[in-house]
Amino acid sequence: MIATEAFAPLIRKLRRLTDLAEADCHAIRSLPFSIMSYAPRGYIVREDEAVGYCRGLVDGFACRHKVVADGGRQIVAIHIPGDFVDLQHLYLNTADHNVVSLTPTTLVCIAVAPLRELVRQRPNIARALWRDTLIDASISREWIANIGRRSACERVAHLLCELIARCEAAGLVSPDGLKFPLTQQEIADATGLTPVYVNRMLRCLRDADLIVQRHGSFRILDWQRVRDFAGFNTRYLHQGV
Amino acid sequence: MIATEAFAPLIRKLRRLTDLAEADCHAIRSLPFSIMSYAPRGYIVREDEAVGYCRGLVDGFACRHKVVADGGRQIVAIHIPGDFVDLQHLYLNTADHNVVSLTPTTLVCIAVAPLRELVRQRPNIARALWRDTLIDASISREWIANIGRRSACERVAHLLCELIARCEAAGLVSPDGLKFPLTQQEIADATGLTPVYVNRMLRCLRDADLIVQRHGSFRILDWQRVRDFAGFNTRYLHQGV
DNA sequence: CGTAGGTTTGACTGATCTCAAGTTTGGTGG
DNA sequence: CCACCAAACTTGAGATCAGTCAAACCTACG
Repeated sequence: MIATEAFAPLIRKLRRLTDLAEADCHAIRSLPFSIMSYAPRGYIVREDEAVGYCRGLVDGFACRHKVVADGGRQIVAIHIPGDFVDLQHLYLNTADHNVVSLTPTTLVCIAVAPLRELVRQRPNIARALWRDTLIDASISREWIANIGRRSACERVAHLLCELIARCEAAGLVSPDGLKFPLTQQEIADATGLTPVYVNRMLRCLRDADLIVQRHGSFRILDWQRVRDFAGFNTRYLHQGV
Repeated sequence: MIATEAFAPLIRKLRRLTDLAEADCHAIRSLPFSIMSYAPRGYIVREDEAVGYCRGLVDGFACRHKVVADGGRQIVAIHIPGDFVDLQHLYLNTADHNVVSLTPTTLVCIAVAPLRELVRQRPNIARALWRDTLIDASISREWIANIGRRSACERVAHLLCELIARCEAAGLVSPDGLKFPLTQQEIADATGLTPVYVNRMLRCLRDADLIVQRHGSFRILDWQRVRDFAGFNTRYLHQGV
């Protein structure tokens, strides 16, 4: 895969976050990189591992998760093409959580050293990447509020709202809804619920005519109503510049 | 208040996170700043507000919180002296959550423009601050796992472990335990529980001889046992360099 | 056509919340 | 030093939300 292709989704996202000159984009494309592919449920990073790369998602979906003492799994973030899955390794050298592919994925892998050098040379890129990590953190905070303070049904609806809003911003939503292959188990792991209960909550959202599901794709029927129901507001995604 | 004093806690923390030359510290101390004081429960930042400063906590405790539709409040982070309470405003211009003092607090307030300039001039400072934001994000992820996947009692214990570990690293723990004036209401808001249930969980921790409470100070009797019980591991705090 | 993984449903259990009433604590003014 | 007050803490009883277990049912795919 050539650099233009490999970096395209990342650059597209960064340009949405800040002004990036063509020279900056060129500098990114000139980074040494490698391409990695994973089958679904492949471990991209394991907790406690020393990591000397940062990886960006070119294609497919991935998530970060933590495993607690009793074996329960909590997904702490979900990533779509254009997201970095572990930009934190730019300045943290051991992983504090796992990163796993949800679907077949392709990633660009950049070594930390040249990325640090790039960031030093080009303040605009530093700002773009830093901003990206800050938005990631903002999303984490919203997840804390979602899991801590909303009812099961609202939680599920909020997660779907967020994923659809992010996919839309990234230009990934087809007219017939979001093709997002999340199992109910994964929704449960992301919302702090059990799969059985997620199933009931999805039915409840369907019964209320808030969403439509068909073979792995969700569609929101009336944004305004779903947003109100879930208490969703795009503010925390900081999508504008 | 003079610069040396105002910046001391922040610099102490940053030096724990990375190597910082004396020249770097001096550059920080040369930043234009102002000092702000708040009574307990004073709003330092309000959600949706445009913010052109970053503030660091010199003295006292503060938290960040979000309010959900039904009026419920979720604390998404707790800050101790030496922490920045809103470093995200370096590159995000509107607040996505509130910041509130828990006790009487003193903050250093630095305008974004000179801070960006400093970060551009001094890569070591950029690294230190960036690392700080990354650790903040790591803590948020652990909170997601804590609230999403641990039982009420473990959650409370985990929160106490984290606060004690962080205060210890910052040199704030006196021999007779942590003087940390959190009300049960605040513990509830931070763990996604209700105050009544937090009360019962604290009793349960006391009955199990895991903690001792007296007038607003907590003490952990047997670290090993409490850590095991709460599933607490300092890894996510990235306290080493 | 068989299999595996994912989904759906029902009945039951248990953790956490709610409401409501005390009780303790710390601070303040007389 | 005491009386008082507000805020925080404590406890009990009952309600509810979400979890557990177990079985049946799809659906995609080899």
